[in-house]
This record gives sequence, structure tokens and C-alpha cells, in this order.
Amino acid sequence: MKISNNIINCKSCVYRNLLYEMLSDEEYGLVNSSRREMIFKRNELIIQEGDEISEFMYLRKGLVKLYKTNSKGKDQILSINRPGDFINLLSIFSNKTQQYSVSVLEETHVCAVKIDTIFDLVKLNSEFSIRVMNRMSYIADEIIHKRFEINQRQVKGRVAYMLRFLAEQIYNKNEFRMPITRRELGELISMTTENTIRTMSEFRKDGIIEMEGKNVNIVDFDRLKKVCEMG
Amino acid sequence: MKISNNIINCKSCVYRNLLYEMLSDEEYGLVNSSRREMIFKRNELIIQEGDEISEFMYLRKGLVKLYKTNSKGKDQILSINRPGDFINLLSIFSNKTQQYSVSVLEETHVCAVKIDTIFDLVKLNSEFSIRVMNRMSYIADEIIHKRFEINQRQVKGRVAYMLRFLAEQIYNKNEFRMPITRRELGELISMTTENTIRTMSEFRKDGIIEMEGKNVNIVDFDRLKKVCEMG
DNA sequence: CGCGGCTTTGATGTTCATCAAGTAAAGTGG
DNA sequence: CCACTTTACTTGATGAACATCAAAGCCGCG
Repeated sequence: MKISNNIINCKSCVYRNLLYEMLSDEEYGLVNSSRREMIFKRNELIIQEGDEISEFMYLRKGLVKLYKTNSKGKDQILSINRPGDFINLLSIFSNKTQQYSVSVLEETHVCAVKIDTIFDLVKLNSEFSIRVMNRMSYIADEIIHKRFEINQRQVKGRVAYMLRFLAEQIYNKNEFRMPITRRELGELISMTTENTIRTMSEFRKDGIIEMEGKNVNIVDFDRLKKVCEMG
Repeated sequence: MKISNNIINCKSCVYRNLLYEMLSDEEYGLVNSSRREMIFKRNELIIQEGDEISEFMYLRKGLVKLYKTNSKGKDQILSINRPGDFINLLSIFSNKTQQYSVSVLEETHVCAVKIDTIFDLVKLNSEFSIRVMNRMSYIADEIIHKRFEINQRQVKGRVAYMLRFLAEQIYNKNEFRMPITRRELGELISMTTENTIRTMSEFRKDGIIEMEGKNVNIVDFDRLKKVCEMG
């Protein structure tokens, strides 16, 4: 991780609209003065489960995974998040410690604002409160919904679901470079690395995808959809 | 469902402390004037997934299940909730429609407050906002945490986990009447009814529990714990 | 260039879902 | 309130789905 020297003007930041647009200049000054900006490289840890929560963090750019480690040392990935997802928002208001770890899949720019500043803003500006609640609600619903979808499928359906997710929601393309290893893909859909790979190989043999290392091209999207919907 | 005639004085309500304690008398009057109270019997539906959200609802008394129905008509239970858990809180601030269904396991008293009143209160009272966020955060974390714990276990561990949950968190006793059917227990831990029953029968044969119909008595709690922790 | 982590495939066994079939309990309508 | 119908509960047999173990090639990085 390195502290960003080249601090980007917040006026041009997408979050100015998403979260801060209703703040007065004075209120926004509070954010800015308690804000720091960081850049993380792939595999770096942004948040460690169990750490004390002192800042509210959000992604300006990049891709991260949100996960928990169980007592046997195995990780379970809860979600993959992009800018707009407030990565520690869920725990911030009920816990003193982080409930999930967050690490970096693709180079990520993070803004961190002192948690006390967020509380101050909630007190000062009710529109801001509503926005925060809206984002919390949205993230919680999304995580729960995704786990629900994954849970009711078996292996083929799960892999298909995640490939669709990556193509449709992350990259908006049928061809992309997988941001996660096969093991991580397994951790995301609750199956072993071997079966994850086997299933992807099967999709390739069936002509649903092309695949070379981390590069994936979904050549028969309709059939992928069908597998995803069937099971 | 019937509308409660015998409206209980809110001053004596546990939620006066949990959620409303910082409201002024005037603010509290807003709640009261837009509030209605209902009583539901077992198996009645309080909230239907997809319905429009017009009220914020919370349990005064009782036990409910929160669930989603998949495209094949199968239910998956997300959580079992008691008073203090705000049953549609999670979706309220990001969705126009309910994301989960809620139905009754044990006779339940519900208070419903118009959603607009909640928004008004958020605007009027920032302490109230913080409380709402705290509860949202807590519920989301709890649902996600439970699914995480269930997911990493296999059948025996899952059943053991749920029996512990019922004994420790719902009834505070080793002997209780199961509030859910075997099928519902299966829906809660993502396994078939048959295997759920088989596993419970096994626990009985092994002398971990006694069981007669819906009545369960955990006679060897240490061993149940061990099964729960092992797998 | 060598070491560790990632990827891949095959063989094997375990876990679990499904099907079947019967008993028990609970709800429903005359 | 009893006959009837439906839903819940239970056990066994079977096979499918999946985890585990093993072995080997590959890739990237210090």
C-alpha cells in the first residue's frame, strides 16, 4: 500500500454524486480534512477481519474481494466488489471490529474517512443519513441475494452464474481476464478448486467458453444462460 | 391476522428502549399516530416477497422465519427472528418492494409504522438514525455470519449448529419444542428433509438428544458442541 | 533456475439427494 | 365430532454429485 500523493480533486469523484452530493461546502470540508487516499496492489490486504474499525472506506477504482476465514484456515469469499460498494459499511454501525477481510484483486484506490466524521455528518445532514442507509441496505440485500442464488445451484450452475456475473456486471464484455484464481472462484461458490476447474474444462469442451489461462471468452452465451438457469 | 384492539401502551414496550428512547414526546407522537398493531397466528404470512413496502415492521412478541422462494418453488430460510429483530429493515431503504417473505412460527405481535414516518424521524432526530443504522448493520452481519457458519459444515455439523442455536439463542434451555418442521429445518440449513431427519435420528441413537415429535431434549450438550465444531 | 503456488486430469470413495413406501399427526368439511 | 384428506415424519435402498488423494506440467518471481 502507498499513500497517494496525487490526491484527486473530489469535485470530479463519482462519490461526490453517489454519497456526498447533498453536503454543504462546509460539511464537505469535514470529509476532506479527515480523508486519506491510498493505493493498493493485487493481493494486498486492505482490511483484516478483527481489526478495529476507525475509518469508513470506499473504492474509487479497482476490484476487491470480501471474505472470511474459518477456524480451519479456509477462506470463504462473500462477494466481489467494485467502486460504489462501500466495503466496510455493513459492520461500521454495529461493531467495533471488522467482520470481514478485504483484499485486492485489481489495483485499487481507496478513500478512507475517519469514522467519527461520518457520525458527525449523520448528525448534521439527514439526507446524508438516508443515503448511507440506502447503500447499507443495498449491499446487504445484494450479498444475501447472491448467496441465495449460489446455494440453490449445483456446480455447473454455480460456475455459470459466476461467469455471467463477471461478464455482465464486472466487465460488460463476453471476453475478459479472470480477476481471481480458480481456487478463489471455488471459495466464492463453495466448492473445491478441482471441481471448479473440471467444470470450466467441461464448458470449454462443450463449446460454451474459450479459455487460455486466465483469459476467458464466452462464445455461447445463450447456452451459458441455460446452464445457469437450469441448475 | 387480526388487528389488535387491546393496544399496549408503548411506554412499557421494549422498543421504547431499543429504538425510540431518544425521541422527544412530540416525535414519539408521530410514531404512535401512524402505528398499527397486529396479531398473527402460526403459518400466517406477515410479508410477501415482492409486495410494496409501505410500513416498517417489528416484532413485539413471537417468532418468525424470513425466507425466499426460488424459481422452482422451493423455499430457502434465511433466518429465524425474535423480537428486537426488525424484520423488513434491511430492504426498507434501498427497495420499493420486499426482498424476503416473513411468516409466523409462533404467535406473533407486530407493530407497523408508516415508512414515511420513519423517514421523517430520520430527518428530525440523528440519534434515531444512528440507532436504525446500528440495527440494520447488526441484522445484516448476523444473517451473513450464520450463512457462513452453515455453509462450511456438512450435514451433522449443520444440524448440531441449529440445535445449539435454538437451545442457546432462542429458548435458553436444553429442552424445547421445535418451532419449525423437519422440512423447514432442512430449508434453513440447505439440505433435504430426509437427511435432516436421518441426522436427528442418529443423534438420538448416539444419545446426544432425546426426541419425541417436536419435543427435543439435548442430553449431551458437550458432544453436540463437539459435532458442531468438528464438521 | 529452482521453488512455490496455480492449473489440470484421473482414480477412488464418501456424502448426500432422490425415489419409494409406510406410519403418524394435523387440519378440514360435513 | 368424526371421517377424510392432506401434510409431516420416518426408514431403507440406490445412484448421482462431489470431495479427496495423487501426480504431473506450467507459470511467475526472486
